[in-house]
Amino acid sequence: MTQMPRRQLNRLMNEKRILTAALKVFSESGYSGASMDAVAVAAGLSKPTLYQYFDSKEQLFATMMLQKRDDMLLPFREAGAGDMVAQLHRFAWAYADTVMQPDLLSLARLTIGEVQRFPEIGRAYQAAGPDQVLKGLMDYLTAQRGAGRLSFDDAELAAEDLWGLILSAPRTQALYKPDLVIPRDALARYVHNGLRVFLRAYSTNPATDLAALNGLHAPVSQQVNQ
Amino acid sequence: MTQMPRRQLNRLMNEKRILTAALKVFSESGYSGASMDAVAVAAGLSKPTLYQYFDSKEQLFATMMLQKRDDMLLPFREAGAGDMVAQLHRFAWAYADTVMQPDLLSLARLTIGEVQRFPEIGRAYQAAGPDQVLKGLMDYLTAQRGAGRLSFDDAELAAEDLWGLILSAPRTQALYKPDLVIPRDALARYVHNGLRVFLRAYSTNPATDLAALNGLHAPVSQQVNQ
Amino acid sequence: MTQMPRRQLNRLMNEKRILTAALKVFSESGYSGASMDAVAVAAGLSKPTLYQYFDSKEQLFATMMLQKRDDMLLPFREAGAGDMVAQLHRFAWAYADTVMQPDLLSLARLTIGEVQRFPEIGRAYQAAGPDQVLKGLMDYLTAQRGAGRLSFDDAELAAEDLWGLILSAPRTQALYKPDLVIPRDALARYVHNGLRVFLRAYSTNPATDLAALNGLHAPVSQQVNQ
Amino acid sequence: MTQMPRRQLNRLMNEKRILTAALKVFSESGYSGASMDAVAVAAGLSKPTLYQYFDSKEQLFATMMLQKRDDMLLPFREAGAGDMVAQLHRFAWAYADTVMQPDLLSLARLTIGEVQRFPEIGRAYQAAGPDQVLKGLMDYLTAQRGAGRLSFDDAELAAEDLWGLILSAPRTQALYKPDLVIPRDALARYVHNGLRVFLRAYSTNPATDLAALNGLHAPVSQQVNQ
DNA sequence: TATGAATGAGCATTCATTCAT
DNA sequence: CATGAATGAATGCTCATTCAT
Repeated sequence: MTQMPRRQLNRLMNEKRILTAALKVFSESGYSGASMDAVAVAAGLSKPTLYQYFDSKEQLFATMMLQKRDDMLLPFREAGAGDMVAQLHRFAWAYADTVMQPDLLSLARLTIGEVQRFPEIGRAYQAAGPDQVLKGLMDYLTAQRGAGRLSFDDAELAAEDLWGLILSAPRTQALYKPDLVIPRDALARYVHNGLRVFLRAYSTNPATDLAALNGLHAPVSQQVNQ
Repeated sequence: MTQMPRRQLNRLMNEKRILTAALKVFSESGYSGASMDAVAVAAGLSKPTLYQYFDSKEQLFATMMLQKRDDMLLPFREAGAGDMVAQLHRFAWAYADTVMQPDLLSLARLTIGEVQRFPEIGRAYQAAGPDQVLKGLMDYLTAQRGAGRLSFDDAELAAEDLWGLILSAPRTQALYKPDLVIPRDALARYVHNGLRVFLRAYSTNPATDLAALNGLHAPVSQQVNQ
Repeated sequence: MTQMPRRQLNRLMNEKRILTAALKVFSESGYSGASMDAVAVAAGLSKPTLYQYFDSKEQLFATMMLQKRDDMLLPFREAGAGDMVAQLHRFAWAYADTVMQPDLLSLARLTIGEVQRFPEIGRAYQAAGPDQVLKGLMDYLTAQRGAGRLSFDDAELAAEDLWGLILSAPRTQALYKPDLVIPRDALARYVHNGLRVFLRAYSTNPATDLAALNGLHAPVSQQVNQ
Repeated sequence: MTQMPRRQLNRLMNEKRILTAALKVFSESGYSGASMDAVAVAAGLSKPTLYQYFDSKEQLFATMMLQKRDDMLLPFREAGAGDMVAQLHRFAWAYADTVMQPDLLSLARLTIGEVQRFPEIGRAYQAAGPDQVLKGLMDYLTAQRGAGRLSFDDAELAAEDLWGLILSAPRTQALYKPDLVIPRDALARYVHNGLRVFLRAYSTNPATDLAALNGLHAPVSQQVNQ
């Protein structure tokens, strides 16, 4: 690894501290309700220093939203081996673990709450998160259909169904109840049920696949945040 | 109808105008970003007048959120005749028409965006909207299971699946894209697909039910708002 | 007595109620701190009605100050019979009873507190109250000097000494402690001491006069206010 | 003297300027009538800067009242040599010079005018000013009585008499007439007369003491303020 | 005559942003 | 590079005053 000059390293660390502080403060108070003072305090810096890293409140907000989103979506790049049911199962959990991270939920609330004022951020969120995942999933499902294991007409609908079956309920709940911590087995209930319904509706071999599903268990939590 | 005294009528009209203006302004700017000046202007009144109707910004916000939510959920009280598939179809459309109203989407964005600062409002929203609907749906599905038309173990999961299959995708999209107007046939695609998957997974007589479903068409839009 | 038309009588009563309410409210909050709303409420009237009696806040204030002052100084027109010591004693108590009325103290606080903004009212207060009393007292003391019972060079100083000896201490205290109720025997201590010192310093026959003073007692309280 | 860092010095100067401006503005308009804008302008600062020094209007008011009172009472710490008459004479002038300072009169008017809303400030004023002086004077008079030079029963009354004889009249006048400047020889008239009456009433050797008094003259004004 | 309702102007307080050190 | 200090421009809320009924 190349050694980095002290200065630059310090700069990077400050920037990171600011972005983390910004997520916290903006999440708690919304864009307008948050004050640059509060961000500065949370980051342990003075306000003018803050302004040396980010030109304005708006810029800080936008940068933070994009950066944090990337940070949090980073670990979500699964592929993995095994048969289809195992792969779907692994995918479902990776998705659930990502989407239900408290910080990502905060980010989602912020994005939704400010989307009218910052439509760009909403679009960017969609493009980088859901749209990517959806596309990957569509490709995968299409491949499985090609292999004769699934049956559907509209790959997009199928992919959306999978995600809706698995996460729509717990995520909607979590969005509206910020303190709520959904325990892992409650999540397992949703994941398992979602896969079951999906397979029953789409599998060309439901009996076998459902049996396979029953042998699978929730992976150990792979929280990555922080 | 008894004639109402001019004064009182005027008061009521002003109140309504303020609440409508408040939804608009708060939706555009969030709680903190919205100014009472802006609300007053949007309502066509002066600020002191505004304060004669509502004691504070916070009170106006809370009142508006509850009131508007009730207004918008009001029309959503369907039951209806016909066989199960027709009833589910009618229910799905009633739900979709309600949930996809632009104003209710704005309200939802607001609620989600401010839920950290106003947890009470988030709870109230859940209790009055989704929770009610879910309960009604569970009862209905359970009755159908009793009649031998559906098969499932967990009524709650079944109800959540139905809603997730039908509306999760378009609503999530709409939340993140405020300008997006989802055309009626796009919505129909989701509704139809959702019902299809649901029936395939849960019906005791999928072939017949799916055939019945194909004969049904989207009702005329029953927008009620304003 | 001539009968007064109902209308006019009502007007008078309202005016009086307003003035009383005004004294109360202005005393509690000062000129600027008092709101016309508060006066209207305290008077049991609506604000527009208030404005039919007084053109502006300033006018109400000025009118109230002058009127109330006259009301409260009214009873203070003693002369009375008896020898000099008895007359001074009676005068001292009349003065004390007037000056220590809670309402007059409130009025005095108001006058002093607002005198920079309303110098006219300060002047009017002095002219109608202290100056009158001082002049009467000077005349009386001068007459007694003519009769050989007192001895002094400067009648004004003598009169001021009398008032200072009797009331300076309790009145100063009362001005600074609005809740303080000075009990009658505490007042008696000041009155008695003041007269004693005055006679010792000014009487041509101190021994006799001091003896006479000792035989006198505080009159029954003659509170008149309301 | 150690050099003080520029920053800290500036802070102190600003604070002082604000307090002086505050006395001026509050005196002119009372607590409620005074605006923070006016204070800021009078201090030559912007409003937000003002708020960096004082958290609120109320806090500024309280701080200013206490601080200014201390500033102005500071020089009033006389003891002095000479015989009793000379000491009393010196005391009387020290008192008069203190109490008749225009700024202290303004402060007194403010205190009296706002005492109903800020009773604490009235109490603090009494405790730090009059009460201290009274106590010192009582001790002194008691000592003189012990030395056989004065005769009285109640030291408190004697002390109050002295103050009442000397300053009650001019101070009362000054409170009600803010523009009035009492010339030094008018003050001398009161001081001299007050001492004369006091000695005639309380001295065990009035003839000698009054003769001594006649040999004394008003000291050069010792205005200290600012 | 009396009043509910309305408003222009003002006030305490805060905030994003910029200097001077 | 970092920071204490400074400010123009809001913002929530109130008040003296005026209409319309």
